[in-house]
Amino acid sequence: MSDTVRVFKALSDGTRLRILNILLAKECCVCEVMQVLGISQPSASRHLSILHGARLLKARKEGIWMYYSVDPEDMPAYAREIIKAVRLATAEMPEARLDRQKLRKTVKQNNVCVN
Amino acid sequence: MSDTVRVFKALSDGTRLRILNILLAKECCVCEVMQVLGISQPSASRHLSILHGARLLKARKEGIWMYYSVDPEDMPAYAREIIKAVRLATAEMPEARLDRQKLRKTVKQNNVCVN
DNA sequence: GTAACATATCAACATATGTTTATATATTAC
DNA sequence: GTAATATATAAACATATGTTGATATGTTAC
Repeated sequence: MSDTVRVFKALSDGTRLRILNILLAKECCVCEVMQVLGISQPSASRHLSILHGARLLKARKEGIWMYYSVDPEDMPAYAREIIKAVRLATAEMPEARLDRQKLRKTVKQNNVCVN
Repeated sequence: MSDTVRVFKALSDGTRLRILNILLAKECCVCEVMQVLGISQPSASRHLSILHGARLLKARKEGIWMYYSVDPEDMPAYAREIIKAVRLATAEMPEARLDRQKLRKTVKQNNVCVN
């Protein structure tokens, strides 16, 4: 499968667009993603790994936490255009808006992710 | 399914990226698409209908022929960014390059598509 | 009317994808 | 060492998607 097809496949899922939406706001660990989106841990982990496999995400380990983030600078030109498109598209999506709101309320208390 | 997901799904297939690539060069009828790409008629028709369903293509009937084309002006802003991305990505793809070459050689003789 | 060409659609099949549940691995605190 | 938390992976299942071959519809020329 070509890199380009892999990127489009990675984005052709509503859950993954929601994930990219919050990661465009800030770097998150898996437990933040699952809590903000209200999905199971294996589901969050799997979707993140698909986005990472398409090289749309950077991954960074810190202690127990795996942090994922979006870094357009580190992408080919066509992928940067696609990220622009995702920003424009998710800006209008009601569900994505709510996710961003919920993300602002999610914090770590005593080093444990809670809402 | 959201419009955005539908658009990314439409693009997450190698054959459909090749189709978009030649349609970005010029408006084509179904028989031109199938001949340039070397795919079956049902396959060309189906892929074109998926791209059209995602509103990435305009369709126009002229006699027996259905002509399909890309019109970025007639798309939401995020879709225009995606079209830019497709242009950048297919510019580098060897297969897409060959398709564009073959497209230039494909003409209608006596109103019949031939190579 | 028939013949030839263009297109769309359907049925059948194989493959791919997403979800759920359970399990394995890794890190930290004790 | 044990316990608690975070993450990844695998198995099982249902759904979605792409391909192929056959068929139906539509247009044009005769």
